[in-house]
This record gives sequence, structure tokens and C-alpha cells, in this order.
Amino acid sequence: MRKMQNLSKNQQIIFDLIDKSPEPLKAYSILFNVQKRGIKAPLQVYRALDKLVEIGKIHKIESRNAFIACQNSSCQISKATAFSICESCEKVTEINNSNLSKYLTSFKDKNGMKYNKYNLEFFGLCKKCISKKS
Amino acid sequence: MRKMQNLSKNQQIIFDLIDKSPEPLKAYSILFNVQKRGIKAPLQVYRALDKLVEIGKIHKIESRNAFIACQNSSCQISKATAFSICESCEKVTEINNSNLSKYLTSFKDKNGMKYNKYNLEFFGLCKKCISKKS
DNA sequence: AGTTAAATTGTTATAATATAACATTTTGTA
DNA sequence: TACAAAATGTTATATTATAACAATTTAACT
Repeated sequence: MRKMQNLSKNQQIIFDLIDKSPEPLKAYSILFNVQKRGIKAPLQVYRALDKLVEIGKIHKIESRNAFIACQNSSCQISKATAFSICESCEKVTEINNSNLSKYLTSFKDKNGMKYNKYNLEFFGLCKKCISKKS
Repeated sequence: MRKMQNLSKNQQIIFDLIDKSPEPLKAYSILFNVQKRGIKAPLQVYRALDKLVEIGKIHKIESRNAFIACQNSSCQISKATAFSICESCEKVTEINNSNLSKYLTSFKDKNGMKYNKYNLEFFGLCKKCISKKS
């Protein structure tokens, strides 16, 4: 069976919501927003989220328990993710920097472990929030 | 008031438990383990964990919702953390690699954001688990 | 078209993780 | 000794996530 490109109904509903959101969405906020579209239970949301993460359409921001759409059109599977997070306004942006990804993908520590995946979260203040404070 | 070096009673109890554990501990597992020592409520555990994270004695492994003692004696505040996580046995090790930390601490993306903190989690198979599979 | 296996969905209940709110006590030091 | 900050104790509740089971849909292959 050739890999389906299309999302299922629930997956599509939830992806659309996340994709048009300017900020990461949390699972129960998603649930609340899709109840009018017939998705009633947390598990329906979590199952769609799991699948979307697995196929790389969305990423989980671990430190926030929230989900954002993949910004990187070529990113089919999310084995190498990096984000910048503003600690003031909570804006999250996916970092797409080939120097960084090359460095981390080829990184080898002395423990002899072979890495096949990484997730990196940078924290700081975004431009807007820096200017607000000064 | 000069910064206290010593931990409070609850902080010490919880730090000792985490520090002697070979693996990351979860909050409710900690709670269960310290009940005999008089800590009865989740909030008592979370408050101690928050403080210990803040002062850099422990780190939170975000992808696992678990806590490990800082392996790096010089790490008083945890602004730059990196871990390797075995996806088979769940062993977690703090990575202490100056090349990596220099690279990431000085990393600047094109978005103009100033980072003051990062957390990096590598996933893969540890040596033991690689040999088990082959 | 009919068969089949995998994927998805629906549903109820419950587990696991984390914080709010408020009162009290301890600690370090001015 | 009085004050402010930090830590503690306690009850209740909010938030995040999964278990278990049944039914339906999908897509590849006869």
C-alpha cells in the first residue's frame, strides 16, 4: 500500500486549526475549538495530534505542551527540530538553519551513542518584547 | 540577604532522592518515595522541584516530564542544557561538551532574537541497546 | 464487486501531571 | 525583636494524557 498523502477527516480538521493559528495550540484548546465540527473527546484530538506529529505536519513544543504546524515545507518527518521561544509573549518560531541542523545532525558525543533525532528549544526575548522593555 | 547555599528540608529530601537515582524521576514517583519522610502533597514536591530547577541542582527532561540531578558540578544555573536519551531503555545522560555549548550559546538566527537559554534533547539508542538488537 | 488488513473513529472512564488559593511557620538579617 | 522573604502545610481543582473496547472506514488486492 502506497503511503497516503491525504489526511483523515479528524486529522484534517485539527491540522487546519493548528496551521492557521499564529501561536502554538494546546490539546484542550484544540478540543474546544473543534467541538462544533463533531470532535467531542480528548482522545480524538490526541490521536490526530500523534499522527500529525508522526508524519511531520506538526511539531510538539515540549516545554509548552503545545503544537505548531511545521514551517518547513520539506520537513516530512520531524527528526531534527529547533525552535525559538519568546519567554515574554510566548511567540514560537521554527528555526530553519542548515548550519545548525548540519552541526547537530552530525554531532557525536563521547558516549558512543548514535542519535537519530533531536529537539532544540531556544528561549529569549523576541524583537518586539525587547523594545517594549526598553 | 546573601544567597543561601543550603537547601531547605523538603528541597534536600527531594534532591537526595533524585541525586541517587540512576534514572530520571517523575514527580508523583518522587511523591510516593518521600511520603515516609513527611512530604504528603504534590504541591510540596512541585515547589521543591521548581526551586531545584531554578538554582540548577536538577534539570527537567521536558520530553519525559522527569527530573535528573545536574551532572555538571559547575552548573549553578541551567541556561544551557543538553541530554542524550535512549529511546529503548530510557537512559538519560547530560551532555557536557564545550564545543556544543559554545556553538549553541553563540548561535544567532536571522530573526534577530537574543537567546539567553536553550535546552537540547538528542534521541537514539545507547550502546547497550544497540548491541541487544543486533 | 468481494475480501481482507490496516487505519481511523467513537465512547466512557480514568490515569498522570500540575497549579490555585489561603493560612501558617521558619529563616536570615537589619 | 521585628521585619520581609522564603518555605511549608493543606484542600481542592485544573490540565494533560492514556486505557480499553467496539464499530466503521479506507485502500489494496483478488
